[in-house]
Amino acid sequence: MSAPAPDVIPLLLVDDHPVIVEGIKNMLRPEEDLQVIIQAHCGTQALELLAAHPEVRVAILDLNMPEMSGVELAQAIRTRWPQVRVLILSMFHDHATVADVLAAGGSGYVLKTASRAELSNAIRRVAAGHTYFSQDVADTLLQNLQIPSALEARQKPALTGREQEILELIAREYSNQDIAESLFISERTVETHRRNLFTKTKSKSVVGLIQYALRNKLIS
Amino acid sequence: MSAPAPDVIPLLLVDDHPVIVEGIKNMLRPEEDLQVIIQAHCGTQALELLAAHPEVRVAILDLNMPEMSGVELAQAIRTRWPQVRVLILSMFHDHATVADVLAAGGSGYVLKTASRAELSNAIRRVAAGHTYFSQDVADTLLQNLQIPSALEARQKPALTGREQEILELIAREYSNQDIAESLFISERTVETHRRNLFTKTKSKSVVGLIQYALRNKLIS
DNA sequence: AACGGTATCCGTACTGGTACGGAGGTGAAA
DNA sequence: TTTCACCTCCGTACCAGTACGGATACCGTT
Repeated sequence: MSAPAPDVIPLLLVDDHPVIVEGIKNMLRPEEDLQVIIQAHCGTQALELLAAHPEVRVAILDLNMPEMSGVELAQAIRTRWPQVRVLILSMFHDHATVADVLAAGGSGYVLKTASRAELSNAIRRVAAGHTYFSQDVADTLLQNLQIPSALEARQKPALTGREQEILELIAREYSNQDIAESLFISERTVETHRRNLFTKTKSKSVVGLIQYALRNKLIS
Repeated sequence: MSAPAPDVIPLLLVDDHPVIVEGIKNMLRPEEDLQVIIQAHCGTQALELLAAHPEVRVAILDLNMPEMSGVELAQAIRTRWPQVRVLILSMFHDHATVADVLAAGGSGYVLKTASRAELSNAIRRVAAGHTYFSQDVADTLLQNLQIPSALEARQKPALTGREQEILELIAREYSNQDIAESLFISERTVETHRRNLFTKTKSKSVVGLIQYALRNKLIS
């Protein structure tokens, strides 16, 4: 087998529907720099073939497959061949799934309604180390990112300045004594602030306090 | 003043550069359903005018303004007029800023390089309660979302199953005793697991432990 | 002038977590 | 089989944090 030209992106295509595999191959045929060099109909087969063809740059995966889901497959690929970029090709896009794909190390998520231009653009971006998400996909994701932050902005029970200072130091694992010394106040005062923090954040212990603080981005 | 037709979206436009204000107005003139009914050159003025014109549906804000930043203004608007959607129009898009905009309750983020079609599309989407982010903006944001998750998958020092269980209960503010009872084990055992967790996460107290857990998405 | 909020301080009593240093049993891998 | 990782358990001692119930002082608003 001859080595692929350097400017060609070798692709792995995984989908359990032969029709779709053929469809995508046909779609990509005019794009000379994108070559599907292996295709598989399930995760196991994909992993086997990948072992024999590590030169693959981008793996295009269907999400809904029997036996092994696209997410699991993505995870497996990213673990064993970190240089292979994963592009998910799917029919639907709910928030949880897209988040899973991201967590599994996927670099892109394209809907099956995508045009030839969008698909090839996505492949090239992903191959170049960037990310690509179809407009709709990015939207659902960002929408779910935004709602909670918009809500929590409203109900913030406003810690006082001093309380925030104390909170920050607690978060840095300072003991009450440390805090007292740092701020030149008595340990009692620190304890009082601490108690007030618990009350205001309705938490029973530092545990809840830290969670509250992280959620509200009062600390990092 | 006559009430605007029901299918018209009344806009507020805020930018400290008159040239840009005019430019955008011109750009939107052909779009009959999008009408800039107020314009302001700073945040204070914007808030004053908004008080007199609460019918505004979408506020288009520049990000870099003297005296009050676009983010602060967005926050102020979302707090006082929650029904007004905020669309940020900006020259640049770094991750931190976009995240700030989201946190401030912004519904969209469009670059000033956007075409008439993109801008008006963005406004309509935002007015309809959706979100809109220019492709590039969404990309930077998502890229910063993805990288850490891909990295942390590698170096996870692997807490044992039991340790994870314990960790979850600690995070729920269970005391050692509570945990012992829940898992039908001795309090001593819980203490040991706890110690091992501290060691493994290199934290001195629950504080660090919880932060570790949240960061690594072991809990939430 | 009276009030509410914030920040500061104190003592006492108790409990829960922490440090330390042990030990035995299991199951899977070498 | 031996080794190792994991889960399990124990005691002792100590200290940090917690609950409670006070107190004073400053500041801005009413």
